[in-house]
Amino acid sequence: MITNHETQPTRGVQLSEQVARQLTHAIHTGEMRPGERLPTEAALGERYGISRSVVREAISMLRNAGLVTSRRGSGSFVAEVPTVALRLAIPDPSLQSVIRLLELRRALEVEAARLAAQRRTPSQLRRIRNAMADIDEAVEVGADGVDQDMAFHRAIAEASNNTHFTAIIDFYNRFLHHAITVTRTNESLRETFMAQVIEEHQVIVDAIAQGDEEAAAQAAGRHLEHAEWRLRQAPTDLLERIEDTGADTPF
Amino acid sequence: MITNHETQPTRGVQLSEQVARQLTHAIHTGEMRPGERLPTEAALGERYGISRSVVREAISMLRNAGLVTSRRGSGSFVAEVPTVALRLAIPDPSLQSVIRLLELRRALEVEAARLAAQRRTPSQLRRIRNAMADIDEAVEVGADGVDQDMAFHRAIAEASNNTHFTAIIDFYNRFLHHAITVTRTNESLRETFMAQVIEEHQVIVDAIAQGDEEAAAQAAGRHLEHAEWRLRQAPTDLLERIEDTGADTPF
DNA sequence: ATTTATAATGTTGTCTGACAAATCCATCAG
DNA sequence: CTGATGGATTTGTCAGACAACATTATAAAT
Repeated sequence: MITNHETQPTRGVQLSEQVARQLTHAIHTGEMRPGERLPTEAALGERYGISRSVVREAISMLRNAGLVTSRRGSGSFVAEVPTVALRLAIPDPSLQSVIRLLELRRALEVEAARLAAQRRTPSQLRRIRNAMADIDEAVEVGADGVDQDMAFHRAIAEASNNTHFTAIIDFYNRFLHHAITVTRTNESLRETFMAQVIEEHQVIVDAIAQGDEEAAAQAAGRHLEHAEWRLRQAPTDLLERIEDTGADTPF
Repeated sequence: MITNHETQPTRGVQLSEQVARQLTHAIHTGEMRPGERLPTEAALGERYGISRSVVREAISMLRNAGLVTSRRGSGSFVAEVPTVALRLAIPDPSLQSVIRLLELRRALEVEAARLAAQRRTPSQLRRIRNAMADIDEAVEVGADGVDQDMAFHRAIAEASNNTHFTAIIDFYNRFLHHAITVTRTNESLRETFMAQVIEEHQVIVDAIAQGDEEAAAQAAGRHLEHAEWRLRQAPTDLLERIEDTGADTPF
């Protein structure tokens, strides 16, 4: 019983998808503003001449896409910061694949360092230095310092004042965590490696502190090059399946 | 009537989400392999002691996350290339925001050009040159050549042989399309701009052809710098809302 | 026996109706 | 004016049915 009282979704594909498209369009064009409540499921069903199930499926899609949030008893609302989903293949844990990730990371972090040198605020610089100190501390205690290392690089990304960098770096770092841990649990090489890492970090921070864009970019580039080299020294059989943290789902 | 015959989702949050979590976990750990068919909705409902509606919502989430695909009459199948969804804020169309995108693009394309120079295959180089020729052709006909321009940059990204670059560049290019179009519809500046662009492209391609990594990276960097400059010359009031192509939804 | 139609079965998509759980709102008591 | 209370609203879940499509088994025909 598809009567299409108001608008007629192009026939053919899934009804829920067609409705989801229309609602998405309304949100993207600003026809429905962030925070605004959308019509009730019953009302939407009435408007499009479809059942509530289909409406729910459509809204479910929007929810999964981060466009709306639903509260039981209250309604569904356009998200404050509408998002779109970038679907990316899950990197497999092979050495080859991790190196591809490092290449991406190099691209991002070189530029992030450059921008950070250009426009870091004093407080951002302070946070970078604190993160660097945290690494030293962790290493002295005997920890691997991987988390601190990532926090350090994240602080630089933040100082770029460009959210795109932080978003993507955050995303991929989840998959690099394991690989980096492996290189640092290699007992024989660990001490020399960490000394190198700390020294390379220092060069980057100095350049950022002095506002020397080119030096910062080059230092970051060298750091990532060396990171790849260090990774290749690690016994590859340690690079096994990426552990499932359960936190990498979009829910 | 929640009996949880096999596994008991931790009670509290949405049922569908809990089920989605479990299924996601099964897929990520490889317990269910790509291409494999998952149990029918009825069977899943039976297993978890929930109704079919909830199962459908859960599967809808997985579908939206790109983890499974469903075929009516056949079943739902684990996707061949499991993905995770990176949810990103939709860039607004302000000049400031577009420039942030260009910064990201510079990071990616500089490195992509470097890698392309390092390992492009002959056929990839051919495709890059064809794309460059397409731009010339479009310009001669009087078109803006934006699509061809993007195809050109995409060809370079492909030649990097690193899928991460192509995926991210593809994603963001949707939002840059409009901005670039604007700079090229500026009648007074168009001819000189296009001449510049074509010349800059030529330098990049030459470097890639000769396998000169450093030159390719520098040429790409300069190209993007100049792109930002050209954008700033365009009347900012033309930068209005990003047109909704309908193709930027994750459906 | 092999191939081609046909029927039977299984599965997802949609419809309908109902109730539970959470929220919102108006009314009323103090 | 404040706070409690009850009813109305709205999403979440359940249940059962049919439609649309796919797959498989069966029968027919050459």
